[in-house]
Amino acid sequence: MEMNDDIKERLKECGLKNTKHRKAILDFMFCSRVPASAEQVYIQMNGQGTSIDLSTVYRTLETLREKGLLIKHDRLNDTRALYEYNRMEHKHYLVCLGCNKMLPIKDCPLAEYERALEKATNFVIAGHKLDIFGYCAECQEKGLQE
Amino acid sequence: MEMNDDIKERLKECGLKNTKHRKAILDFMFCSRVPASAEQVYIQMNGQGTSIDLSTVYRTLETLREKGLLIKHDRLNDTRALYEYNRMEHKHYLVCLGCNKMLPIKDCPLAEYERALEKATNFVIAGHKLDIFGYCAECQEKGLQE
DNA sequence: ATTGCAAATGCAAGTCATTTGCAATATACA
DNA sequence: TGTATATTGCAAATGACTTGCATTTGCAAT
Repeated sequence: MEMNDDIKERLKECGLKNTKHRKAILDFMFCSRVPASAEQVYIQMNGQGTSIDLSTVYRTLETLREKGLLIKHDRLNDTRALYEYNRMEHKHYLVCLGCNKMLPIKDCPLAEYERALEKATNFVIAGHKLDIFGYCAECQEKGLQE
Repeated sequence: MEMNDDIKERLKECGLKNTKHRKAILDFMFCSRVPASAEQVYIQMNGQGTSIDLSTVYRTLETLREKGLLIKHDRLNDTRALYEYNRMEHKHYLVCLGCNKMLPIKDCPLAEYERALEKATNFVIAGHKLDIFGYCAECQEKGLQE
């Protein structure tokens, strides 16, 4: 498969051994359109026949993050971190306060604002982090928005 | 003291008993110009002669947050949460990556953007968190922006 | 001032996500 | 194929916080 070869190649580039666990996790992360927790990855792996220990999942996610293949989100609300395949895109997230689901948002309303801010403050701006919180449609139905 | 009476009044308004622990913690938070962790509060209390258990610190901070007297920051980098006296201001921070200085920014460029986002996503938006990173004038001079 | 009782506290034990030590195993490359 | 080294599973540890429960305290009604 093309994607698998690509994944394999990316591991090699990073100086990582191509193990079935790593390949399976990176594959899954690549295909997942929303960030996933270590436990979700663990359940997915064991569900799809790739037997793996939870600690290995944690170690693998961290290794892949170190190499820049994944992005780690330390959640502000929930207690557990989420990981996501790094597609090298600048984006923000709409975070549901009910179920902690993260919805990536592609467009960014801040580019012009940053330029104005640079002039006003003498900072050289290197980047920003924006999370928007709210309640998704399902949680609104469940009455979770209190 | 005026401030103490004010603090006492605020506790009463919230239906909270005026205990020496709560008063001491709220006092400290009011005076502190930077957010503090539970452990920092614990050390401060016991250092100033207000003997208190760590679990009580946690419970107190959470109670005060529930009542809106404090703001909780789940820091992105550190593992522990920080609390800060709620002065009822919406603000963002320009954070210097060289010296960690935080410059508060009063204006917020996101109100209109949020309204558009609500329509586009069916989320009910409750708030947002924006930090902008860069290098301040002094750190630029020091060549710290790598 | 005294009392009654819910709220607040201390202490110890419990959670829960994540990390780590170590022995067993798998991989890359000679 | 052999072997040095990276990776894994398992169990135990960590660290920030939370909770159960018996005791104490604040405060409102006597």
